[in-house]
Amino acid sequence: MAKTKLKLVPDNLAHEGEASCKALAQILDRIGDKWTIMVVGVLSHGPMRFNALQREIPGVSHRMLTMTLRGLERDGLVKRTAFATIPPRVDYELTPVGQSLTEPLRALAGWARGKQAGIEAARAAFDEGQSG
Amino acid sequence: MAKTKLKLVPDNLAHEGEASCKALAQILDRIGDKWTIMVVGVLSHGPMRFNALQREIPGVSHRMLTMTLRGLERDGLVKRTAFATIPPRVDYELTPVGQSLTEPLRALAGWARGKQAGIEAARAAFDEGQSG
DNA sequence: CAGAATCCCCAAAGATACTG
DNA sequence: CAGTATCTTTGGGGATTCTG
Repeated sequence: MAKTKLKLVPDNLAHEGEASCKALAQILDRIGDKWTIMVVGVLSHGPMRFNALQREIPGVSHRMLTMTLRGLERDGLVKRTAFATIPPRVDYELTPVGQSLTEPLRALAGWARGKQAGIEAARAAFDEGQSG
Repeated sequence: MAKTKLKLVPDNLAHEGEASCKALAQILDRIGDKWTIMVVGVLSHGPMRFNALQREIPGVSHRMLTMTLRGLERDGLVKRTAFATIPPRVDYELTPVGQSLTEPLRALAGWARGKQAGIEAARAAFDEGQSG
């Protein structure tokens, strides 16, 4: 910020340091698995019980939901609240940090929506060129 | 957009439609793998040859780099240019669409950098509570 | 109802070797 | 130098069972 000179190239990852690249890789490692963003997406609606979550996320196994929630809880993105009732009841909700993640995620989702038609077209064209 | 009423809740994934969630899941499927963001990150510096890419990305195998580049090329995020020389030379570069992806990615990287200390602390605290 | 433990399978990805 | 094919290994993740 010492220079007042305008940048000549568009903002891109090149201007992020090594650390940002590492950080990005790590967060993608965390949320890039099969179920995490689904859980975050559903929990962004509000707190929810384990079984309700499982119903909301088609195809997730009991085991994988447990593991996904553990991972998110471990990183402080999700808060787990157990009620010592019978039968047991456990609520999961996003922490403020977890909530804050939804913002960059929305940016990414917006990009995806904007570009997906073009991407699908490119894909079709590419596949066409391969087989035809 | 028919209402002029201010929204009462923070922007989060809950307000994205089903389509956005799907789109987000798909883009994460594409970039959430082990090597894709590394390639995008390196290519955001400018065009680069295959071998140079491999040197820039520690640990990537010949095979995986090829497959990653194919996937990106297929989706129109990367442009491949082959020169019919001997020995052969192939340049890879981000397309405008590929470049545009770096913007939401930077947002995510920024989030990651901002939160990573807290996340690591949460993780340590969680692990402490488990074993100790 | 929620979670832990066990078993098992298959797809992702590394290593290697061959080709243009 | 770049790309493809084959073989092998690994671990992510599903199904199931048991417990509090």
